[in-house]
Amino acid sequence: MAATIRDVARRAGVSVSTASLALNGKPLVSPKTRQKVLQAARELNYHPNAVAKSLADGRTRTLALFIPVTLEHLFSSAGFFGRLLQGMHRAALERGHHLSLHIVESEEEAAEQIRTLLRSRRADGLILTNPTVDPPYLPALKEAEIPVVFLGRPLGDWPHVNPVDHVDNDNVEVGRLGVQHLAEKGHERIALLNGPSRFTFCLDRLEGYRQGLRERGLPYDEALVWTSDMTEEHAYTTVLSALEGGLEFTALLATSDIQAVGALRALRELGLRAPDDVAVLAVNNTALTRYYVPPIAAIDLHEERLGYEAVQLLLRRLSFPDPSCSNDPNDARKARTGKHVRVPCTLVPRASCGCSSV
Amino acid sequence: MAATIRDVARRAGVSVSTASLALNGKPLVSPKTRQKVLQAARELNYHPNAVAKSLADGRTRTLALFIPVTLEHLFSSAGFFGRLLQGMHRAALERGHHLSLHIVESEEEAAEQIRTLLRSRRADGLILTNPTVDPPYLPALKEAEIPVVFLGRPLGDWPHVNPVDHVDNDNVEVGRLGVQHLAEKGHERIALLNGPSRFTFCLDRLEGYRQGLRERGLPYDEALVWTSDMTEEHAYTTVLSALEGGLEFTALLATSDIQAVGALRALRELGLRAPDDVAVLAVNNTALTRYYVPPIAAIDLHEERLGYEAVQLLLRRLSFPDPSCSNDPNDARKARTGKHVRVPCTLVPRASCGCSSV
DNA sequence: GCTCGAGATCGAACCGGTTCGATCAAGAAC
DNA sequence: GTTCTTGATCGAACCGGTTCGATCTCGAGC
Repeated sequence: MAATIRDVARRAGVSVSTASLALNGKPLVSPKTRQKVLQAARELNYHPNAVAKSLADGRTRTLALFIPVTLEHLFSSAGFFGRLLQGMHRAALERGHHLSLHIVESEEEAAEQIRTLLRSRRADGLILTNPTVDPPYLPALKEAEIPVVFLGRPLGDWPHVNPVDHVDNDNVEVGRLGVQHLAEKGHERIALLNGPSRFTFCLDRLEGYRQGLRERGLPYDEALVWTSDMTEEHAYTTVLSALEGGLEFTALLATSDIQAVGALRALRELGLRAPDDVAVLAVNNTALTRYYVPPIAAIDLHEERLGYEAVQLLLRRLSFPDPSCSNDPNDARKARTGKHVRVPCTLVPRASCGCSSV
Repeated sequence: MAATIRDVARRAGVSVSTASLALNGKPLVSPKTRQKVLQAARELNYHPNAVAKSLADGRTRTLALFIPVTLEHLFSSAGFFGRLLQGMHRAALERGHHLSLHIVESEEEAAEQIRTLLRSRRADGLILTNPTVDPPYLPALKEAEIPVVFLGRPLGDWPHVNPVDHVDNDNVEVGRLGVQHLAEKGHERIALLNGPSRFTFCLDRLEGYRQGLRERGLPYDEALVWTSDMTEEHAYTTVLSALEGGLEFTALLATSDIQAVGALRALRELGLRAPDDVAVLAVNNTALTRYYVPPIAAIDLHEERLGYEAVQLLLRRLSFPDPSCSNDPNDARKARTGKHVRVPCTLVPRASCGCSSV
């Protein structure tokens, strides 16, 4: 069996409490005693039991990550998901924390799992991806008063969960950047293939799209804004039917890699080629955009960074526990306003927008 | 604060031990008492603390999953990774277990993390992906004597870790199936673009490839077997240089989606088209193969099932603890021979092999 | 030489469950 | 009526840490 702290104490000839203090680097032990204890620990190959530690100090050092499968694009977008997790894991590891993974079919299932997770107190904090308006897990969060970080901007005021921290890209900037790039290449009729408006990133990108047009002095034409699910098939049919009337346009900004692929299929079927007839720019720089024929220009969202920042934010919140109990008005104010981290985006030009032959 | 079992006991007017028995459905309590306890628990909104439970019974109900980032293809293969996790999570959830995720840069880092994880006793079992020959984490596993399941066939006898359970596809069959399909369409000169031989699935697929040829009475030509890293770039250069000599062949089996894409780029550059000049078949049915132009026929490995079975296997092993301590020779034998689950594969025909226009 | 205080050490309680051996009550057997 | 058995219940110990308040030691100050 593995050595316990009592074994170490016995061997070092000190009490258990002294051994604990020494092992944790607390200042109250004499150097001599500390050495004895550390030596004994080494000899016994002692390593503290994480579960016992958690029970004693009430911290599991575990962060729970919830991902709804319904976010198809997260899963189908090649590599996106993996890079996200990679960043999260790195941040957690740096601070001695662990990631527990929860993949749910729906937000209802998320609510269910969050509830049982919190009741059994298996996590110190939660990371939730792409919340919709008033998601069903809100009461569970409220009940447990556990720190939460959202990946993506939550919509509305969320009076129950307080404060609301979140990490995302500046999606207005994503839309703006896309339009700017295409406009710079001389395009004046730029279509937007957007996703469902229940996703705040879609709302924001639309806003950025309009802003970009405005800055360029280009008119906003509603007929050029199409909405499809974040699947290849639906993007394909959406673009096909949008173009039935014979619209005039020379550039297309798609809000995901997968939708860009669907759009390209539709264009191809109508005899239109990228970039010659239509310049195409996607959001999400993945294997799909990189290896497509032609390679699809894409806005990189830096998923690894996104995940990293989300965990960092959560850990920071965990270091300032009980914000509502704080008496310092300064602390309270800080705590009350949710923190927000913005991760920059980068445009990767490729053949599909006429930028490069690569 | 949340109610504890002592609160429940007090309210129900019974002892803590009786409350525990009642709550866990143990047979020794009278129906009357059980009702009282359950009622009290309901009224207090009692939910047992998972950490305390773990400390008491020594089971964390956590399974740790290790994924080396170096398995580029897992990450770049669109969706593969997500589906794998999905299956694992489903199996774990069904049995009240949790998944903790560990993404490592190398097997050395894996060894390091496994060691600290096991020392702090944070997991009951491990899932390791694609072990190489004699990986550096072997001593750590041996030291802890913790149940392990491998995703992919481990190479060699692994005298230290006993028994070795693993889950994988029948990769010999994968190779065989690929060749058979292409041969059925009349191809006689079938090239194989394989991955590095440190991966056992590559060894097995090569074996299957040879077997398939043999069954069809086709000669094995070493010049038609190429090896590249599992990246698009390396696959591309490998195929380019392989074809410098002007080889004769009409079909190509690639051992990953990403390599198929690289191969197609090389072929295109040499003026060869799929499927007209060369029929192409890939392993890994992902967004990349599905949405490529032309769509790439692919062998689906059923990742979701792979993940599901891996967790199931691990949980089964956890139900028969201490196999080496068992005195029943029958048990011992069962325990000593590692269990092995094979997940079937399915061929999805698409345009690239000349099967379908979709 | 005695007092005082700071620093080191210790014992015990605690975190929230499970489990084992002892006790107790009730019904069966004689 | 006494003894034996069986099932229900209980108290206490345990899992392996942390932490708090009490005690002990020793040197400084008077």
